Amino acid sequence: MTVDLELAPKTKRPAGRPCCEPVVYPDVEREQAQRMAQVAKALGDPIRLQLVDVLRKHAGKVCVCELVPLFDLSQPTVSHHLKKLREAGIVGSERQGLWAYYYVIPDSLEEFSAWLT
Amino acid sequence: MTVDLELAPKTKRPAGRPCCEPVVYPDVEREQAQRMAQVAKALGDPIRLQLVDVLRKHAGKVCVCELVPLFDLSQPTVSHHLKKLREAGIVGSERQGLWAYYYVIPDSLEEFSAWLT
DNA sequence: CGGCTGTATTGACAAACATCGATTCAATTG
DNA sequence: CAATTGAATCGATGTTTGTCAATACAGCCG
Repeated sequence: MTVDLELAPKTKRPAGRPCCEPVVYPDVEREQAQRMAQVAKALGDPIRLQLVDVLRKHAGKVCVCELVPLFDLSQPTVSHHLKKLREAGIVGSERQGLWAYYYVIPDSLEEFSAWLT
Repeated sequence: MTVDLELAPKTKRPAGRPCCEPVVYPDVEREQAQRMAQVAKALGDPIRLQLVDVLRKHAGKVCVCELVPLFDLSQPTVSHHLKKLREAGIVGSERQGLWAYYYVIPDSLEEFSAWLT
């Protein structure tokens, strides 16, 4: 449960009278919204959503070389999307020699998922 | 459950040998990803996420005149965000005289929410 | 009708984004 | 060491986005 915002009554008011006094929006809610919006934004591209989908279907880590041929995109572009997901805290990566392996960070989606439900 | 993508084994391969053969990505999954990414994109802005949050906390419809003062934004900008949410199918609107009332469309978030869980 | 009022649209603009080709970088192999 | 290879970064380009001021639009009231 978050802070409950009491809004003015939704009854019809006569025109000429101001609609409602300004309401201060709590900052707590705003910070949470920024965190969740960052996650949502990262998922707001079909490619990235599919990347997360594939990574989630595999319990372990997945090599970038397996991800690239799944899409009709250049390798740098896929790398770019993975970076975006990393910056949003949704995935992590690990290098092993020449290969890079990506995985979903377990609880990264939890706050957003809980809010959405 | 969606189509299961069998990826190549994640074992180390000797360099000089190709990493993995190209895999065709099923179109069904792609269309679902596009739908869900559209929803995620619409929620990928703190203002819009807060708008949806406020609308969801109110079972009924909420007047735009009550939404505008919640944010430090001009009225046209709030109107723009509401339009984006409408285009994503997340909210609906209804006019009553001078006032416009917005509400969350009940099942619009369900597919995305289910995938995320 | 004429003026006011809540909302939506338009136009403009800077910032962010998706994409690619070319390049760089690091590690492995011969 | 030299060549190769998988991944990341860079530079460029065209598109989308968030925002506001100004304007348009539609309904209400005197």
